[in-house]
Amino acid sequence: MDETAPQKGTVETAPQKGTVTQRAIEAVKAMIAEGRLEPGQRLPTERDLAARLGISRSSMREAIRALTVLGVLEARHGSGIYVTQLEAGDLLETFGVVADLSRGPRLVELLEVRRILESTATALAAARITPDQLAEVEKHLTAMNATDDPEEILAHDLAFHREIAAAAGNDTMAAILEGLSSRTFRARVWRGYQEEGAFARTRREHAAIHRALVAHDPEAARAAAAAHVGEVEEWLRTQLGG
Amino acid sequence: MDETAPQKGTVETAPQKGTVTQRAIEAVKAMIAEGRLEPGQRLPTERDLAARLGISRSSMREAIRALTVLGVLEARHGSGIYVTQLEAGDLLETFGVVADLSRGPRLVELLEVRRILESTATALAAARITPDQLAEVEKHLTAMNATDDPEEILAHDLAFHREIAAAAGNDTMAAILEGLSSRTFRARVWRGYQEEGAFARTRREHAAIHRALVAHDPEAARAAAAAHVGEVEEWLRTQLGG
DNA sequence: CAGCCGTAGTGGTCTGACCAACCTGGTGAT
DNA sequence: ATCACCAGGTTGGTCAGACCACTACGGCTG
Repeated sequence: MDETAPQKGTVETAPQKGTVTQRAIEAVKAMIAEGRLEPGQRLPTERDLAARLGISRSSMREAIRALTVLGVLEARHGSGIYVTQLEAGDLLETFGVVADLSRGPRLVELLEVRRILESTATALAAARITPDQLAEVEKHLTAMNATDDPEEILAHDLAFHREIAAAAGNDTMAAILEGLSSRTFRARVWRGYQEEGAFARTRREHAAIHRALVAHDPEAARAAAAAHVGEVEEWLRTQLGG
Repeated sequence: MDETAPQKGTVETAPQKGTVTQRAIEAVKAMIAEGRLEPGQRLPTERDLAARLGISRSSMREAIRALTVLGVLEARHGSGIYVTQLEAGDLLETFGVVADLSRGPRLVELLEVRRILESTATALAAARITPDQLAEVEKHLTAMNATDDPEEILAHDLAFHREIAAAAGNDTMAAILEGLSSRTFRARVWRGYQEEGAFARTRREHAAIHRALVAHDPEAARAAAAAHVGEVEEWLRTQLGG
């Protein structure tokens, strides 16, 4: 009657594969993918889940933590664990990590991706932007040109592009661009770029983008945005390759 | 000399902010971002790190697990914890999760992003592809047309596009596209799409892409790729909106 | 009826133990 | 001298149980 033997006990749980925690992660992901867990819904207790999967609470917590960082789950102290809304913003938040930890040639690649997406997003925005959205864009444009504080300029610059991306109507694309322009990422690149007195050029490029948006001219918007990002891209390329 | 007191011992560690684990995650990320940890380098022991940050091993493990899932760290049982190469593929693996957990309108948005990136990547590939790479592409193209097994077709289809993305010369873009075409993602969409006898059309579109690559014609390649993805995109759109 | 407060429930953290895989270095046979 | 083997230490993986911190719910009080 000694069931202490290293046998597989847990009913019909999947066979051993990788670490226990990994299995737990897959299990929860599967529950969500199969619709057994809806966005916003509350999960069972950590203790419950652990027992249900036949693992310890520690291991289950690691799985939950991982899914939390991925933006799939959200743990509220004292209340419970919930599935996020699984919107683009939730899941793509981790995209910023890529930008933060990339260096050298990879930064150029990221800027290339951003140029492609940003130019398309700006073109779409030119066609679809509403007066309200346009006003919001202009707000940041003027604010950006009215101050000398680099921090503030950067903030408004980010907001400027964010509003445009939002106006493009594709939340997923906007979320990706958000990650590609994460605060730390731009701060690192911008620092050097702006030190070369690129403020005037940046201002001119922003004006061109704005003009295209007002004119609802997608092609002009695409070109202006591509040139804008391309300038930084080229500068960075020379900084590296010599 | 009794440092056993429950005091903040660790030199000048940041004050309390969020959960302990979260702080640990940030600490490791910072170490990497600041270059104190190089790609491929081995980290101190779990026990060491925990002691160094003044937290328990459990909490430190959660942090490590989270960074492992993000593709930043890699734990080798019995050996130690290492920083990954921090290449595009490592960090963007989590992108697949987004595709796996997205449904409804978000799937269309993802396909739209893919269309934008894939068309550009194919255009770049047309300009740069080498004979060797082209041969590889053709291998999968013919293999795809030579079988009836949907599983095999899907596998070669994925490889077909993967080779093209690789030929574009931007690893980051290739990694993102890889995530956007993850196995489970395409399986879900394809199932329905191909049931409508879209095989012939798909074959024709692949042929067009191949022709453009052979001719080193970027514009034709861009158009062909955009149309290819756009077809699926349109079909999915009608499936949802009615 | 409104507001306070206590208590049960839940996530957050810690401790300490043991298991399993890896790696190093020594030992012995060839 | 060389190489195969194996024994022990190091390190990640897992487990168990305890306590703390916060939330939410419901009864009690004014």
